[in-house]
Amino acid sequence: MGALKRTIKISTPFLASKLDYSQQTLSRHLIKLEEKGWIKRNIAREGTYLRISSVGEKELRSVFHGLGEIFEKKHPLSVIIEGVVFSGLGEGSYYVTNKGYRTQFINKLGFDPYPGTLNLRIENEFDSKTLEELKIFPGITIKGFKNRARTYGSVKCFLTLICNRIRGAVVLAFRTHYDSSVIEVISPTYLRDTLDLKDEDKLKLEIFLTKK
Amino acid sequence: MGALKRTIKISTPFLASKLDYSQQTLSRHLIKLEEKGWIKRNIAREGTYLRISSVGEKELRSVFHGLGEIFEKKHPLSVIIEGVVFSGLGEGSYYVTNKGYRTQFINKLGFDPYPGTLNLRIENEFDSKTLEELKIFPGITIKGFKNRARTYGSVKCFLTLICNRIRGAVVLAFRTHYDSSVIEVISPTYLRDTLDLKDEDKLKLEIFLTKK
DNA sequence: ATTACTATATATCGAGTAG
DNA sequence: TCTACTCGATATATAGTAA
Repeated sequence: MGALKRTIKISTPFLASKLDYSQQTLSRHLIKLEEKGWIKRNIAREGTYLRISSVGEKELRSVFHGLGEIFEKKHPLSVIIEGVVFSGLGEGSYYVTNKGYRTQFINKLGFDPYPGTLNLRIENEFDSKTLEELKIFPGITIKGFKNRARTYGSVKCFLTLICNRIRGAVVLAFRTHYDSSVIEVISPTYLRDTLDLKDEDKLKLEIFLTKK
Repeated sequence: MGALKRTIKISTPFLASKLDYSQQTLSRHLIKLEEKGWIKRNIAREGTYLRISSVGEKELRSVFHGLGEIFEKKHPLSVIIEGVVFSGLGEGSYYVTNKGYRTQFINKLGFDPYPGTLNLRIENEFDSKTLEELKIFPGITIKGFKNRARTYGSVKCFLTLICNRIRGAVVLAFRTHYDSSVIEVISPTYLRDTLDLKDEDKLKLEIFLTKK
């Protein structure tokens, strides 16, 4: 009603009728909005003057902005993938502890990974479809390199919340001899201990698509 | 979480933890959203699949659009002005019944006015300030004309809700010998009867700034 | 006329728990 | 595990009314 730009003169019965509330309820709401500092009121003899405060405007704009983000965003902030723990051949630790990769993990992921990876097998159609979609995103690139002995390929990582609790990352993928339905997880801690995991346990990953 | 664009796999404990609700409350909310048709769910053995429906998206977008309107709009949809009834010289009926004005009232305001105007005097500073701001807006122009006898000036109207109940319009202003703190109100009915008005009664006008 | 209190009705919450 | 029921606690609503 213009109260965002200027002070308006308004009564509780009138505003209540517009919003289909009782006068009492509306009065209570205005009191709470005033307590929160979202509106400013001046109750005078000739009527009540009201204006939405700058704090209130900020609050409204943040709702607006939040919704706008959702509509304009082409992809979600994170995806959920569930997998089943299995034992690999122990190659993971060979790669993770390699100095060429390790320094990049520390710099780009923000943690020094436990020397080993946790292997997850994707078992159902929905999750493997999600995994295929995940592979499209850029993620965090760990650059390849070579030393005298051999060449090490580039890998792509995504920061990940493991089992709703532990920070880590998924790595796609050191070993190409695994088919595309396998995820490798790294973390500062030894996940099999921290989360008390055994082979065939189900594990939930919340994989973040953006860098932050 | 992407449920606007694709089906996601999500559990009530997980979503509850994200939104800081209990699992039970979240479950109830999802049931209600489903009943409203705002989300579509598929509760399977391996998990719950959820997507926001097109109806739900429309609902979200309407909140977004509504807020956007408020921020982008340079002026409110309506202003409230209170005035005090007083008796004029009876000239109002002379103008309102004039064929040159009357046909335009019918065409542009959508009603055939009662042959007479109700005079309102603006008594306090806030309302006269609002009236001055009102005069800046284009409103609905009733074009002037001339016949053999004399010239009739253009006037500006705004559709108005009188006393929260009766549709009508304010007219600015037939007679320039009233100072700027007077409003004339027209309506299909005789307002002094319909609203049981006497001189010195206070009257509230909700004046719409846009044509619709 | 207002605004807003008190009292009571209604709605919503989460703990416990069944399926 | 999951979803969602019952139920007692808490929060929010309106009626009546004072200022």
